[in-house]
Amino acid sequence: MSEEFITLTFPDGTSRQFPKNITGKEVAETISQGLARNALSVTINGTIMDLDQPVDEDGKISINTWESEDGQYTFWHSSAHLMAEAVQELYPDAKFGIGPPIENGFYYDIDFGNESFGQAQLEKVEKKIIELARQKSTFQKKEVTKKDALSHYHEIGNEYKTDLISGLEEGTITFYQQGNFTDLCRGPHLPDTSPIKAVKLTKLAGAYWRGDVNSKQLTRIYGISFPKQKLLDEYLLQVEEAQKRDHKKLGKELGIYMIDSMVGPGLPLWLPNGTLLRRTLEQFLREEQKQRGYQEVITPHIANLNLYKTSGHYPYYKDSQYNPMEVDDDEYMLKPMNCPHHHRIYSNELRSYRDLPVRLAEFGTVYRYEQSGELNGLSRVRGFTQDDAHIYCTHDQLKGEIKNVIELTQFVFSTFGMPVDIRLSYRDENDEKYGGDMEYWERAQKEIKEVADDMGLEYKIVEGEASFYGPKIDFIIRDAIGRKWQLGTVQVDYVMPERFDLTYIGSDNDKHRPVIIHRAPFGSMERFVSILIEHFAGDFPLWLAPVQAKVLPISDDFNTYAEKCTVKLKSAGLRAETDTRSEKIDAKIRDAETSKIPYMLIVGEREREQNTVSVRRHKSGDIGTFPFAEFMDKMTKETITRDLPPSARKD
RNA sequence: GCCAGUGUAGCUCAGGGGUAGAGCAGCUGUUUUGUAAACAGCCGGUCGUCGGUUCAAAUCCGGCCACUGGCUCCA
Repeated sequence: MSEEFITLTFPDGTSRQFPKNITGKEVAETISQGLARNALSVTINGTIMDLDQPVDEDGKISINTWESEDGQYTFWHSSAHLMAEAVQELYPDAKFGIGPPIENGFYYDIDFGNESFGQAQLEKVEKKIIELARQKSTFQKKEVTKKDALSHYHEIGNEYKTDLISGLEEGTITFYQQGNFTDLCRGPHLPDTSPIKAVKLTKLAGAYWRGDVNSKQLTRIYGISFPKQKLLDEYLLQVEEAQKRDHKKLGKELGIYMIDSMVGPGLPLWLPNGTLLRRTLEQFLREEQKQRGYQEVITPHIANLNLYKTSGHYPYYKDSQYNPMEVDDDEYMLKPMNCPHHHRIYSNELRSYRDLPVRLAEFGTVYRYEQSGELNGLSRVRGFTQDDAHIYCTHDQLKGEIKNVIELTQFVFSTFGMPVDIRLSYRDENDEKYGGDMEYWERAQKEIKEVADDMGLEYKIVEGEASFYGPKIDFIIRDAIGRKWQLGTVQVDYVMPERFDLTYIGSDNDKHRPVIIHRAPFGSMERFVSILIEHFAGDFPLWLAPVQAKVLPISDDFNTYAEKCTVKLKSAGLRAETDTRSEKIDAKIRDAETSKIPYMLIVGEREREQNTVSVRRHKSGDIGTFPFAEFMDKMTKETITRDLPPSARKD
């Protein structure tokens, strides 16, 4: 390496030499004026930096524009500062907490003291932001000592910043200033405020300082900003589109479920259509599990508190369980999980190594006390049904069983056309909440990883995400509009066998401890159905649609033929209805379309004469006339093969 | 639980100190229809709930309940 020159490698793989301490801006200028104009920041060896920061080492460089993630990050980071400046102008007494960029925009946590801050105030701040952005204030970096930084914030009485600075290491601390606003900040920032052309403050929320319930609650203002008004409009449109898929809206329209205040918040009632959908899903999984050697069991909804004391759940999760009730001289509790019941079933007989693995499955309904503010349609409820199963096996069988479970889970999600990301959740070594022997943990974590490697899976390891009794494999699925959901988990458990004194007789005629795998591909039926609704936007695959076909007679004269078709469809196991209302065919079609019925079978003179049906597919329109028997076969086949609807197919 | 917002007919929503309106849905009748809304009439609400202010409250104020978006939490 030369004293005066450094070598920088661009994203396309080309390398060039530059004078040492050249800035990102200058590098951009050597490529094109346009790039230099659009540059927001620069990423050197993975670290995002200001454009005017000198580069003094060899490495990978990318010039960040709005098109790159790092560029957006910089853009939103600066937008957060700009919003803070606007707030400061309007509320000089406001104290600022933290204000980072996030996945879609940015937020800032602000203490407004006793002043109330609501929707009306947001608009004023929005206007102010644009006004300030137009002043084209530069973001200037300042370096100060920790001592000076602390005394600055002591002086203006901002306990949040002093709290933050106290946590920083000794040495230089950086501040950024734009206009009249100075903020403790690591950076980087835009050169100036002018690229920020469109801003929308989207949400107001209470947020505890440092996420601690015992700390003061600050007002969090969420926003998003763009370099063009058009991009903001597009974003807002996209948000609107996502809202159209909202399972709470579609769940109501399609008659899937209801929440009734007299029954209680978070306790969904499954309506006929929803029940059909759920039972179909359950049947699907039940059949798969039967093939894979699971045995189904049923356990009651309450149990003696001692059961959960034995399992260790009770003290850990006391706050999220319903209070125990007194029954005779004992205490009973609504069951918050199924596992202890299954463990007792395992213990019911003496198990030989020849019996293992024992795989006990149950669609088990559990009750958990979720905080009221957390309840959300079907996706977060207080009573829900897990597609639970527990596999009791020997240590030697563990890896094979994990593999089977992963295969089952992958099969399930591929059926719905949902891509899956895999995450291995390990314990955090410094946390004491985890139960059991360290040695077991190490072993389980190692074995999970080995299986994942053997199967050639791509995965991410996350520490501190394990459950209290063992490491997990989490499946994170992506739905049709790219949102991520954590669904099924697979957990290895060396703790419960000890607590419940589970044993089997080995080939050596001695007692041994089995290992348990907990798993639930859907997670909960409620949550999974909510995700399915949003994934398909209510346009379900034929096999899941509550009503698969509606027979629409052109006029009353053809009601008899229509009814005959419906009866035949039903006897073939298909779900069909006839629309005999005295309406025009257009109206019948429209109603069927808005109810998202996959097939509309239109029958009139021609069809009756030739024993055919004229078929219209939801969202696709007329697909032609078929002999009735042939079309019935087509529907049956599509149901059995679980085809995705045309709207969800990738090809 | 906390912060912000919302609550008017089955649904979507307008109105707003003098006691309530539309469209759709539903019902009845007419219409008998060929690929996304036939026509007419009728029915339908203690304006979430309880309390306060007022001659008068759905409207203003407060408590509560529910819902929405966040925060915290999530076996």
